[in-house]
Amino acid sequence: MIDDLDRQIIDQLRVDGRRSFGEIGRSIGLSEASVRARFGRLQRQGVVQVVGMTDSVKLGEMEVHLAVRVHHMPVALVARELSRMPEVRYVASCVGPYDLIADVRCRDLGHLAELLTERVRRVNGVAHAEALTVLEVIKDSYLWAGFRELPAAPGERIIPP
Amino acid sequence: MIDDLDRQIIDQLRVDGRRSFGEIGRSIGLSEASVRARFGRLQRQGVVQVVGMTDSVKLGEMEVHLAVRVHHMPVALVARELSRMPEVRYVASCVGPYDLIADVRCRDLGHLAELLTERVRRVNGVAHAEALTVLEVIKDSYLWAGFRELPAAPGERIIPP
DNA sequence: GGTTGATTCCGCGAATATCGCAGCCGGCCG
DNA sequence: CGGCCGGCTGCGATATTCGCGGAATCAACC
Repeated sequence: MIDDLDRQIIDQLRVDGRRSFGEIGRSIGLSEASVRARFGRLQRQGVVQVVGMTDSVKLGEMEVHLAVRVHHMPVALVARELSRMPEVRYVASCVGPYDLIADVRCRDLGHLAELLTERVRRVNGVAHAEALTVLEVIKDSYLWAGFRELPAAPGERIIPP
Repeated sequence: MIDDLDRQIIDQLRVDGRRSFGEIGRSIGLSEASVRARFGRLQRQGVVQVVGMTDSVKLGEMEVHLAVRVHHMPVALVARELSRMPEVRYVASCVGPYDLIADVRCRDLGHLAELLTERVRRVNGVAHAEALTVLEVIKDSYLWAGFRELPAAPGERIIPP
């Protein structure tokens, strides 16, 4: 289904999603057309997707990770409810000290407060929600092979003080 | 530092990271060269990054979220240490009941066990690491935080019940 | 007013990349 | 054997990227 060539293509796209198919093909011994065809197939299957990822802190947004405990209610239902909220970027059911994980992005503290107290904590079944507010993103890489040095790149200030 | 044009460029790249600069420029009234220059700047600043993202379930991997408490050691140092590990996909310092968050992807349970016991929990300063193993990803949206009203949500993957 | 420097934008030609298609090849099966 | 299928390649037409120089804008300053 997914062979080693596919994996090599994905590896390269993880490092740089805009790398040309020709260049990828040259480096793994495949023609541009083949790489293109394989990428198309992988994309159609939902295995890989090339997207722009942003650093929320540098954009002045708040990134908050929620760990949720669910009582007296199916976890899947609560998950579905949380998924409906546009600020919620990621929801997963888990095994561990919490039942659900949700990643959230908000404009500011007021927005976050409204979301948590007015909406998340009022969802039926949410017994407890632990919030971890992100101060700084040290690494955000989807590499599995792991080249690509740290994205830190301090030096250019983004958000005016 | 980041103006509305930048945001519009990022918006489009979030949906499709391979969209051509010319097409983006045409849709927001900017030349290809300007879009290219802006994207280059945003990328250098670490605001945005175009990468290939994979579906861990479809690849048969494990996804685990770690919440870490740090004692007797600067959080930044521990974060740097964790960032070095290729399995660690995401690291952020936090305010809340834990000091660090790390997202991890492993091939299988054995790989995860080795990572946690042999490497993560032996990092100097790691006092406690809570692990949440993902059972099912209910939502994983790469789209620009949805609270900025965007039409619909292409590029969003919501696993149906 | 004029000058300088910094920034941002555009247009342009050359080099590349993408796209669709026709054709080739090896495996597979009746 | 002969036909078929999936995957690969080569190729020409079109589109995109890239690096440049130059124009417009703005602010600071003499």
